[in-house]
Amino acid sequence: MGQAIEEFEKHLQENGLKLTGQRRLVVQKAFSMHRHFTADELLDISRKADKRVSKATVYRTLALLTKYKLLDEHDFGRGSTYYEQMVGYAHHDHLVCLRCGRIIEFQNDAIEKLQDEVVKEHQFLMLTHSLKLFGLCSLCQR
Amino acid sequence: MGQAIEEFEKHLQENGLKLTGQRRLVVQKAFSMHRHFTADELLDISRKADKRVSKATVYRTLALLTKYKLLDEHDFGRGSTYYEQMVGYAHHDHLVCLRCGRIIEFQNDAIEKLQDEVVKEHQFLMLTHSLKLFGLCSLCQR
DNA sequence: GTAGCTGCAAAAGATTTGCACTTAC
DNA sequence: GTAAGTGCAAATCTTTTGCAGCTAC
Repeated sequence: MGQAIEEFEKHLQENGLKLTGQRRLVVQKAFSMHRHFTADELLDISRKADKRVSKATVYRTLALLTKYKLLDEHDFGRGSTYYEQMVGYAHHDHLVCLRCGRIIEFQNDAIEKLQDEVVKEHQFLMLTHSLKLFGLCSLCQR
Repeated sequence: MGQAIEEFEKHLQENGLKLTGQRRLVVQKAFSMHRHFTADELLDISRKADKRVSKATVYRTLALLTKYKLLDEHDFGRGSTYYEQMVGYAHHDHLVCLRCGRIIEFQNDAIEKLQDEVVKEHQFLMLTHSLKLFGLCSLCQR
């Protein structure tokens, strides 16, 4: 987590931006989450530590973290955007249970390779990608 | 397109629902679109043919069409949901150009097979899936 | 005849923004 | 000192909903 703040600070400096108390707090909280959180959840947790954090700052900080690729954004079809820390984590994709909401992560290099081929065939330059498999987890199938 | 309306009607009947003039019009317009449209675009086009179509009906009809799997929903990261007709079209995935918005479709059976394996490993029952590769199309790379 | 539909306008949610004040560098 | 950041409340935008009147079956 210390690493995440350091990286964040490095990006801020490179861009002539400032590390304020609010940003430090929001980033700390974001990187202490157990994966997959919404802006609103991050706001709640941040405000528990310090009431002087506004919704606007949380959204603005999330936008920076995403831009710097320290966080990944996901749409799991639930209305709000979910965030997930990427510092020290390798890229992975998700299985999403439509009943209980459970999210299972997986990595599959063969799929990634095939994606690279698809992209090459279309002379496309891939910057990000998203693969989600929606359905029912083992428990929710009864 | 006639086929789509027939299928829609079949689903409506099975569920004790009615085929109203508005629904018929909205469905006709939806299936005459050249892929990938938003609710708002469909509303505009429908209203050009008949002013007596409301936004609410468009949204409600899109929800039915999606439920019956006659349309697919996509989030291309642009704020609104995009829809695409599935009647007579095989499943496919998308390359999305972040600069010009171009959307390129592709099919890759090897990837689909690998997805099935992932799902099986996790004893997951897959109902839908979504694979999107975001980046720059050949033209937008300069 | 009646359950289901419709338009309308209001509500709901998530996210963004304008602005006057504050602060990191 | 000053450019950047902040909180707040209002604004935006998409999508949903309550309701009184309408209509397909």
